[in-house]
Amino acid sequence: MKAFHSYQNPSLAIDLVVFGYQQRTLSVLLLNRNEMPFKDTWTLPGAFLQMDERFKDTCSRVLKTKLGMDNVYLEQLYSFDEPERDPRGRVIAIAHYALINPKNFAITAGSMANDVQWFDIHQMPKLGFDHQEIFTQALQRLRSKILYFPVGFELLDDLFTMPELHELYECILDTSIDRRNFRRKILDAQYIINTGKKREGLQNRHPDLYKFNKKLPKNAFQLNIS
Amino acid sequence: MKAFHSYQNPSLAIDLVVFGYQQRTLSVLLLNRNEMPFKDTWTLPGAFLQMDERFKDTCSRVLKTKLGMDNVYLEQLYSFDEPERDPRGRVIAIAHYALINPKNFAITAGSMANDVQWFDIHQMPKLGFDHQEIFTQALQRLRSKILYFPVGFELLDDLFTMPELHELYECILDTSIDRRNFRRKILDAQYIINTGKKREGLQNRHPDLYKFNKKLPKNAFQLNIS
DNA sequence: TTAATTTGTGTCGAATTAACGCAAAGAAGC
DNA sequence: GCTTCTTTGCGTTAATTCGACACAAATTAA
Repeated sequence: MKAFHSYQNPSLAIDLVVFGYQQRTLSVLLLNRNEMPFKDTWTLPGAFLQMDERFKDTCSRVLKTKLGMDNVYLEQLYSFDEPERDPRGRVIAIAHYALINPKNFAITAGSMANDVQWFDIHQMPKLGFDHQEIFTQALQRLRSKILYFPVGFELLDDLFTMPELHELYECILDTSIDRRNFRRKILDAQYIINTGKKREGLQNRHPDLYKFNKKLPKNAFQLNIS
Repeated sequence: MKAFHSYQNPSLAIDLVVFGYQQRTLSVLLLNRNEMPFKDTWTLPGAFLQMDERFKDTCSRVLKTKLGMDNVYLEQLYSFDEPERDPRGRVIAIAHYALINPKNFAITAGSMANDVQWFDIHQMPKLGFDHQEIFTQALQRLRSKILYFPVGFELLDDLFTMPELHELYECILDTSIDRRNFRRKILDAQYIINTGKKREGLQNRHPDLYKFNKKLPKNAFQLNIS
């Protein structure tokens, strides 16, 4: 077979859009490159695919070695093939996005080198390569997916309150959602389960603590949030 | 950069799920391989990505040279990375799906070699490689996409009747849809335009001929077909 | 105790949907 | 030409869902 020996294949890279959420802010993790090309420019984290790796292996390697994160929600996004997207040569990028929970967010936010940084998605710097486009697609995907699949929970702790979940959805969708209708729809969709516990805290009335419903029914999707 | 010189990259293949529609039947185009591996087994058409090609270039090349088709609707589907998916070595597949109109369908159906064949999606043979999985994902994508984007028209002639469109949707979604509610929703969504012409033919009442609305409004999506 | 804030639950009119009726247009048979 | 049958276009209505609120319970601070 020609493809295996007679010519060089394009390089295969994995690029990662890592989302985190805290304090009513949706953030992305960016790296400041310390080598050419795009030296001193912010980019998405990534790595070249090794011969024996699956995509998710490469993702985990990047998340673990560069960012110290474990057990992260991953989803393949899209593959980018523009021949000039990398000035070093032909590189195909298989983009993925990751949703990391507050535990990992806190670890990294505290211990990160100054060439790694969380950015509010509304205040991002110019990105190198075609990473602005990749990011935009990832955000779109997250926004549409959250409307028909309970994916937001990956950004919250195991236990969370209804107002916390409500704020997360408002933040991701960048819109205001009626608190009471949101509650009704999320409960109807059976995305979450009331644990009976309450969040004891600094606030006023103590809200119920919910957890994600891991065995959700085949019906009852499509939130249709107003 | 290590990735460019010091080791072999995985090969990159494009695999194509080619959908066609005629006579109330949704079909897929399959190739019977005449070499190892999977000799004499039906597979999806495909090719290796050349260094100077974009994904869609490779798709067009396959469609043109192997199947004699032009001007085909193409969409990237997903990338498949299972290391053992090809017994010859590491091959990453960037799967796409294609929707071809009846003109191309007729041409190919008439002039095809006996190693190329249309199969009703309900009566497909066992496929080689991981192509069964790729096909399944393509069908899922088509079924969900048709609910929020007017993509079915790629499978019909430029002019078509309401009953024809209705049958197409029933066939793709593999369900029965109320004729009158379907009409209302498709018209509300402004997917199509009544040309004023009628289909003169063998039937009873002559149905109106519609065409696809190429400048459809930003609002008015999401069909929500019952 | 009172006031202020937050959270849980319920209500109601408006909008949307699903199910179905019916008449107009054409073809076929007599 | 008339009737019958099939297909297509258009309309109606009851049931459901949705969006916009009201209100009470729980908690803290004054």
